[in-house]
Amino acid sequence: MSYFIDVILPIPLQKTFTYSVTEAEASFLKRGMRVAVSFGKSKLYTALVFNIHQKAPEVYEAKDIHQILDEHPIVNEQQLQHWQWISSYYMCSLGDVYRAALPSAFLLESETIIYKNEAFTEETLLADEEFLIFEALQHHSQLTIHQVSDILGKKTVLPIINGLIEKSAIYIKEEIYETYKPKLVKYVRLHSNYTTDEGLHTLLDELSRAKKQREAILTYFQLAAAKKPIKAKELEQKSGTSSAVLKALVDKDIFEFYQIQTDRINYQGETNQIKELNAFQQEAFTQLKSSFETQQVSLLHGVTGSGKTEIYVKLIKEVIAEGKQVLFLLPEIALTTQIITRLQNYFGNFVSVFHSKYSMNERVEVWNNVLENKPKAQILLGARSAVFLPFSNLGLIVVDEEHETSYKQFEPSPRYNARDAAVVLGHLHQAKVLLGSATPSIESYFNAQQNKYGFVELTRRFGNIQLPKIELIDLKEKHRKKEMKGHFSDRLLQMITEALDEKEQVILFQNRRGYSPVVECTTCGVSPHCPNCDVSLTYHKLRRELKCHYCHYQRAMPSSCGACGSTTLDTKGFGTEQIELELKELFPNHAIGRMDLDTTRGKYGYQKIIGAFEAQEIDILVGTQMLSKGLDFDNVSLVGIMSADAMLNFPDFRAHERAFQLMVQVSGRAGRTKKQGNVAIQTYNPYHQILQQVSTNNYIEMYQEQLQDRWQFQYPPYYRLIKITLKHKDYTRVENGINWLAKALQNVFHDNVLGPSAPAVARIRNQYIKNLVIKIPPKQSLGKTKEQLQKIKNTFEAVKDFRPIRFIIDVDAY
DNA sequence: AGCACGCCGACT
DNA sequence: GTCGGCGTGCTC
Repeated sequence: MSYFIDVILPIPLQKTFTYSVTEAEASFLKRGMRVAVSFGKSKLYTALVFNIHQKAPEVYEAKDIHQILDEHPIVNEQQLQHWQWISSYYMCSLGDVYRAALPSAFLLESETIIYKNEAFTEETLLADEEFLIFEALQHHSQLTIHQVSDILGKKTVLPIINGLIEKSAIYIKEEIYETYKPKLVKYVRLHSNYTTDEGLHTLLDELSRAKKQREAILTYFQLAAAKKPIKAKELEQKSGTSSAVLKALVDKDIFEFYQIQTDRINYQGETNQIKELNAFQQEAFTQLKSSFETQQVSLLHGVTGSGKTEIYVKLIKEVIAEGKQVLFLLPEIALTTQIITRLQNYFGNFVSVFHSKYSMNERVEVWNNVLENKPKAQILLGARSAVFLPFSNLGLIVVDEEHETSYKQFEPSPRYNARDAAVVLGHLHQAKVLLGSATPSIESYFNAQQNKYGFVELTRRFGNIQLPKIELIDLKEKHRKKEMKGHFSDRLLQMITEALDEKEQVILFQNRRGYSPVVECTTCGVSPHCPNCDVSLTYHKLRRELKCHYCHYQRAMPSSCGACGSTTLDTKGFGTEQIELELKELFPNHAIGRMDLDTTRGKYGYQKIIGAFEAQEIDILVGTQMLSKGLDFDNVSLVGIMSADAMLNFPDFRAHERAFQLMVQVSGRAGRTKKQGNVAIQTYNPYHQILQQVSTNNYIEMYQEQLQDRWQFQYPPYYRLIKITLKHKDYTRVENGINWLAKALQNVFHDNVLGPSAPAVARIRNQYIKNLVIKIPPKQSLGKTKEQLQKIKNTFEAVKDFRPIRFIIDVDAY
C-alpha cells in the first residue's frame, strides 16, 4: 500500500502538492505538521501537511518528502479552517495565508551551498570565471549562490556553477537551516553526592583553604532557601565570585550545571488590583454580558476617555478564570504604548505580546506558548497578524479601535481585514468577539443596528470630565482680516499661549495627506518629480533633500529649476517640519517636539518622543495621524488641528467617515484627566457638515448622513466592493489589459463595474497602475461573484500579452 | 515564487 | 559568431 500527503507550499500557488510517504511516516504525520520537500529542480521548501491519504496521483509520479520537521502539529484544525476561509474570502492562495500566518523562522527555505571537491587538481581546465570561484573556495570552505554572484559581479551564475560541477571541481548541497535557537540559561545545583547535611560539613571543611569556593557555597545555601532554581550568573554575582570558581566546583563534583530553556520575554513588574468600574462602566459591562448571551459579536461604542479598557479588563478576567484564552487586537501603532503596560499591570505574566518589532525568535516563542496553551499565553496582545496564532480554546477576542484602517492588510497578499478575520475566528472557537471604538466604522455600527451584533454604549467620560470644547476657526475670514501668522490664526495662538501659561501641554495635528512640502519654481511653475513615480518630491528641510515617499528615491535639493534653469525655487505646502519651525519662532521659550515618520524611525524613536512628552519635557508636540492612536496624556489641555480641509476633500467614499473619526480621536487627546479640554480646528470651510458633527460630537448624525450617501451611491455597508488593480511597467499594456478586463467584467456585472480609473499616483516604482471596482449588490451572492471574477481572471491570464501584468484583487478594499 | 528553456541584441 | 537579456512554462 502506498501513502501520500498533500501539502501547502509557502508560494502563491492555489493548489496543494502531493508527495509520497512511507507507511510509518503516514501514521506519524498529522495535519498541521511541517515537512521539508524538494520542489522544482532543486529548492527545498517547508511545506505544511494538509491531507494524508492513499490516492496515488494519476498523471505524475509523486516525489518523496525530504524530512519531517515537527513531532507535533504546529498548526491546529481551527487554524486550517480559518486559513481556508481567508483564502476563499480574500481570493488568495492557501500558500499566501500560510506564509503570512507563520513566523518566518518556521518557514525555512533551502539555500544552495557550494563546496570544493578536494580531489580536483586540474585547475588548468577551468575558464576564467570558473577559476575565480574555485579560488574563492580555497579561502572560504563554502559559498552560497549569492556570494558567487557577488564575486563575479553578475546575476546569471548558474551556468558557471554547472560547468564547475561537470568538471567535478565542486559539488553542491541544498541546506536547510533551523534558525530558531532556544535561549538556554545555565543553572547550578548541588551535586547529588552532597544532599545530606553530613556531606556538607565535610565539604565546607575540605574547602577551608579555598576562600572563594567557600563563599560560593555559602551564598548558594542562602539562595537555595528560596527554593527556586539558581542561575549560575546570579550565584556569581551574589557571591562575588567568577565563573572559574563555579567551574572548579563543578569539576570537583560539588556543583553541577543544568539548563532550562527560558523565554526571552518575561514581564518583571508588579501586578495591580483591577480598578473598580464606575456606575456607567458597570452598567455597560452588565449590558455587554447580557448581549453576549444572545450575540456572538458585540460593539462597544464608548466616547474617548470613557474607560473602555477597564471594561475589557473585567471581561478578560472572567474569561481567563474559565481557563480560556483571550486575543486582544490593537492597531500596530498603538502597540508600542501605554495599553500593554496597563494590561500587564493587571494580568502580569498571563499577558504575551505578539509584535512585528519582535525578533524572529521571540515570535516563535510566543507561538509555541500559545500552541501549548501555557499560562503566560492566556492573554495575547497583538496587531493584525496575531489572529494567526495557534489558539486552541479561545474564549474572547477584543478588537480595540475597531474602526482603524490599519487592520486591513494591503500588501502583500493575503489582503485581509484582521477585524473581520477575528469575527470568523471567534465563530470557529465559539468565542465572544468585542469590537470597541469611540468612533465605530460605519459598517460595524450598521451591523449593530441590524442586530447582527450586540450593541453597548458608554457616553460619559471617566470621572465625568466633559468632552472637549471644540472651536472651529474660519481661515478664510482670518486671512481676509489679516489675522494669520504663518499657518496660525490669532485665535489658535491665543489658545496656545493660554494653555502654556497654565503650564499645560499642547498637541498640534497636521494631516500629512495633501500637505507635504513641495518645491515649486515660481518662474515656470514646474516642481521636481520622482523619476520612478508620478508624484512631486517632498522637501525635507533638515537634510536639504528631496524625497519620494513611494519609492524612497532621494536627491539633494537642486539650486535651480530643472525645467527653466532659473533659481526661483520655493517651497509650497506645509508639513509638520514647517509647523515646528514656525512654532520655534513664535514660542522661543518653550520646548517643541515633532512626531512623524521621520522622527520615529528606529525601534525606540517613537517611545522616546512619547516618553519626553509624558515627562513634560516637551510643551508643544506637533505630529501626524499617529498622534490619534491610543495615547493618553494627563496634562494636555489643547489640541489644535492645523487644517481640516485636505481630509474632507479626499476623493474616497470613506473620506468623510475617516475625517470624522480622525478629528474626534485627535480631539479626545485633550483634557482627559483634570478638566474639560479645548480643541481648535482651523478650516476654510467651517460649515461643512462633518465639521459641525465633529464640533458637537454627534456620531449618530454623521452615521445617518453617511449611511444615506452610501445607500444612494451604492457603497458599503449596502454594497460590497472588490477592487482590481493592474500594474505593469509598460503603459499601453496596462491600458489594453484594463480595457479588456473592464469589458469582460461589464459583460457579467453590467453597471456594477466602476472604472477603469487611474489612482491619484498613477505610477509607482516605474509601474503604471489602473483600477477597476466591482460593486456587489446586497442580494448578489458573494461566492458566485468571486467565482465569476476568478474565471475572468483566468481568461485574462491566458492572453499572452496580458500575462506579465500584475493582477491584484482586493476584497473589501477599504 | 523560483528556476530552466528558448529566442533576439551588443560585444569579442 | 557568442554572451547574456528576459519572455514562457512548470513545479507534486
